[in-house]
Amino acid sequence: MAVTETTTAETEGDLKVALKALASDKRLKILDWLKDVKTNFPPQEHGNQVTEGACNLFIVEKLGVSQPTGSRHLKVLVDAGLVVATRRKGWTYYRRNEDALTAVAEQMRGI
Amino acid sequence: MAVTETTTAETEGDLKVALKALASDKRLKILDWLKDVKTNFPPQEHGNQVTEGACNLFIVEKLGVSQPTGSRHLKVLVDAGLVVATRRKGWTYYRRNEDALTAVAEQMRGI
DNA sequence: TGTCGACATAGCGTGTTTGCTATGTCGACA
DNA sequence: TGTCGACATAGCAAACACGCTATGTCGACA
Repeated sequence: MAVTETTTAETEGDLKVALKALASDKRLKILDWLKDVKTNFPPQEHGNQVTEGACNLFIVEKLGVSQPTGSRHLKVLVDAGLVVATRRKGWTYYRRNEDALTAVAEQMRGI
Repeated sequence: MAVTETTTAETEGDLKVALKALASDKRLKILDWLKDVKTNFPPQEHGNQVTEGACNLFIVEKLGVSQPTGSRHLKVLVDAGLVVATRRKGWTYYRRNEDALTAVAEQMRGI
C-alpha cells in the first residue's frame, strides 16, 4: 500500500518549537483551514478529506505561494508535531494533530 | 514623581505578535522568573518587587547576556503587551501582564 | 522502459532576529 | 554644573526565516 505517516515531535513536545511553528500568519491560516477540510478545500476524488486531510496542492494554491514554499510551511508544522502528513499513492494529505494542539493550548495556560 | 508605565499592545492583541514574542527560550524564561520575583531575584532596596516587578539589571544578569541584549528581549515582551515596564527614578521594573497572558492562553484554546 | 503528475529537496537572494560594543539620555547627588 | 549609575538606542556581524526557480524522487500508467 505504501502509506506513510509522519510525526516528528511528541504530543508533549518542546513548547518553544510549537510556538515558533505557530508564529506565522500563513501557518495559522493553514491550521484554521484544516479545521474543516470539506468546506475550505475542493473535493478530492482520491483521499478521504475527513480522515486523511487536505491535499498538499490545494493548501499551496490557497496559500498563494509557490509549491516549494507551501511544502516547507507544512513541513514546519509537521516537524513541530502539530500536523500529521499522510503519504499515499502520489499524494500527500495533511490533517491537524488535535492532541498536540490541545496539549500546546494546555501548556499555554501555565505560561 | 516621573513614573511611566509602558504597554504597547492591547489585551486582545494580535495573536501572531504574541506568539512571536513567546517563541524564544530566553523570553519564556523571563516570563517564568517574573511569576515569582521575590524568590527568583535578589532583594531590591528601591522598588517593590511584588507590585512593580524585577529590576532590569537583575533580569539581564540572570539571562547571561549583555545589558542591551537583555533590554531588547524585554522590549519585545513589552511591545507585545505581555510585560509591563515601570520606570521610576533611575530604575526600570518589569512585571507580567497577567491579563494579556491569560488572553493569549485563551485564544490558544481556539487555535 | 519512458513519461507524467505530485511533491520534496537544493540552492540562492533578501529581510528579520540576536548577539555584541559603543554611545546617548536622564535623574540623583556632590 | 559635573559626574555616576541605570538603562535605551545605534550600528554592525552572524544566524535564521522566507520567498523564489531549478531539479530530484517516486509511484502510476502507457
